[in-house]
Amino acid sequence: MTDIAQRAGISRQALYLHFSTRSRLLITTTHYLDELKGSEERLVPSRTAQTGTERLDAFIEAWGGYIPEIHGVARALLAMRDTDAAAAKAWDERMQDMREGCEAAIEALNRDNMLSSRHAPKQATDILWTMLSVRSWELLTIECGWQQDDYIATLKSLAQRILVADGA
Amino acid sequence: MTDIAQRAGISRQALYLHFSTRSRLLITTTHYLDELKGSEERLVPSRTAQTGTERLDAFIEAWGGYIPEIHGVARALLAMRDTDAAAAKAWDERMQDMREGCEAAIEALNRDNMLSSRHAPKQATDILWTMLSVRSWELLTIECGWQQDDYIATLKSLAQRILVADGA
DNA sequence: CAATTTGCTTGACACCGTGTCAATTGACAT
DNA sequence: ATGTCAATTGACACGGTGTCAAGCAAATTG
Repeated sequence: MTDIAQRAGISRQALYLHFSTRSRLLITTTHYLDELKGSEERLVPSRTAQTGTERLDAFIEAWGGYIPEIHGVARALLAMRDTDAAAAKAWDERMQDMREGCEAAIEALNRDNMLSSRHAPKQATDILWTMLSVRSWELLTIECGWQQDDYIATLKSLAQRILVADGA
Repeated sequence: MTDIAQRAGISRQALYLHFSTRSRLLITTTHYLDELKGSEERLVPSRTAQTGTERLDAFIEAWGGYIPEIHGVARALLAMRDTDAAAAKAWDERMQDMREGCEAAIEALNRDNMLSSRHAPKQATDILWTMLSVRSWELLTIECGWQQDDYIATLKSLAQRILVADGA
């Protein structure tokens, strides 16, 4: 909090005047980022996609491209998840929102009869949700050194191969 | 540290007599667990596997089965990773060890000409390593409620489909 | 047996980060 | 001229990590 206040050019106490706790600050920043970076607009291509596979691709493109934008604050929020109930709630809600995107993509695949018979929709959603987790993004880009483009392209390819029926 | 000392039935200061810092305690505990739970023996089936695909399966079985055993201390270590350099180093070394297992499995696949042509060995290793990360295990079992058996079986199946050449 | 070492105890303290509180100031609005 | 608002300084409580000193009891050693 001291560092943030200093960077903002105000006193630490003034920061507490605006945000009652550290988690409140992070949560509010997350929501502000959503607005600023247009998290909703990003999902439009996904929602308007014709086929299930297009929808899956568009969703991965949208979410995968959004992760680096929010990664800083996501990291901070994630770090408090274990100790701060409010931070945990905020993060889990976000992840639930993301999951709904996964669910919708899987549902679209299923409607097109393109969902791999190997996975029930719930399991397919779980897999996609985990593949697209911030943690996995961190491992692949930061630890393994993948470029963002590679990340998006490879995850699209993996998702198609895992989730889309191969007979088609 | 207070809680741990209390559970151990000694004073907090006695705990510091044995472990100079919190991270030392966690790191030492990790190594002790390795010995206790036989992390080395678990890898024998993987190392003695005949074919690449057998080796891949055996490795997933071994590591995937080991995660729940170490998850408690892994979680604690992971939580300090951001702030404690020693904890970060210890964790990263462990992950490097695990990666070597992934690498060996991919290498075995490659020797058998069974590695999917879609991925270079390095990329295949990155993918397997990320799939088998503790974070992904947490998401699938704790958040999504998968049973450990399902986790192992599904990850084996996913790894085969992603990494093994499908022509064969 | 006496002296020393060993393992632990209690109790105090420093440092850091979060969060709170009180008193003060300076600008702006009515 | 008064009151409100946003911010300031400075102090403090609390919890967690890590340190230090003094003491004590049991085991080890000469």
